[in-house]
Amino acid sequence: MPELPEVETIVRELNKEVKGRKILDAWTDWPKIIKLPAGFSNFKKEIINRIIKDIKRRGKNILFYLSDNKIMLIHQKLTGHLLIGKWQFCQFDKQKESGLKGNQKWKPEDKNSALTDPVNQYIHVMFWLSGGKMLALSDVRKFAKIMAGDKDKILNSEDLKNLGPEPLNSSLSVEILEKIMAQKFGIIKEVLMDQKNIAGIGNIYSDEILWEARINPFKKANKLNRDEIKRLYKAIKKILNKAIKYHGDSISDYRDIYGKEGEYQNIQNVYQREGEPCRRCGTKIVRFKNKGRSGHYCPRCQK
DNA sequence: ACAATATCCTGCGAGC
DNA sequence: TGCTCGCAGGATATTG
Repeated sequence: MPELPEVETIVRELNKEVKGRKILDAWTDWPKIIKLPAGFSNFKKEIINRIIKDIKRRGKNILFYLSDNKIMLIHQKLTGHLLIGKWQFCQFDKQKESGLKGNQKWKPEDKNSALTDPVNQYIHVMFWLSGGKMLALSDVRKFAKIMAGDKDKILNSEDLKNLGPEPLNSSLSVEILEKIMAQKFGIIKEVLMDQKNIAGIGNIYSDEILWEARINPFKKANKLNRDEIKRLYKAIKKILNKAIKYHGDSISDYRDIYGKEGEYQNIQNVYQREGEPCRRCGTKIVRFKNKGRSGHYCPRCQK
């Protein structure tokens, strides 16, 4: 489940691998992933024969800036993986090649290939690029989302327009954070994860940030005092920057575009550490449920 | 205005 | 062995 640090890692790698390349062709076996424009052939018209000028991140969204003022947006949601590789046929061709019928799905031998191999049974969208490269979207649960269109249209779409400030640049200051929190009645854990408030933070990093800031996840956002806001602000910057340094968190199924794991799972303080000792005070980490989401915290340091 | 719930999907592991 | 069930959780749509 990529959050800001994972998406940032992917975007940096994409800038090395696909910037300057032309999109030659695209393929899908699950057109529902494409939200805009309607119809895969229309989608292809927006991107084919256009050059990838730049790749940027906004929250958890990946933005491919294309020639002719077009943008392709990809959101990987829970299980989406962008994988880079050499030109290959898609798994549909593999299926034909091996003589399998429609209901017999071709599967690669390696069980891990959904996370690492640009040709596997979970690839639902593929892009053939100039220079013999291929970019594939693997997505077990088919939640990923892709949109393409005129730059202004995409930048003004609900998906981007409603996002809160980017936490790692100057668009988030202590004052802005204080303002955001002052008008939120929900618990801080939820408020942090709501993309309308701050962009890019999900379940893993909200847990980690609150532990770092020594704030109880159930505390109401508007009840945070000035000192807590400051700690929260520092923790957001520190944890997200550190996680980028560690190339993301692969406790679950996150991989980069080469299929490689991040390292942050090795230094996590609370997420999925239920029952293990808090690294600050030794108290057992507690797992809780809120609105069907799990969270983790230290009941002693996060009062 | 807000909160709780359902929806999209599939794999995995627990329990019977 | 094989089934059902709950869980995973990002974001949006819908109902209360």
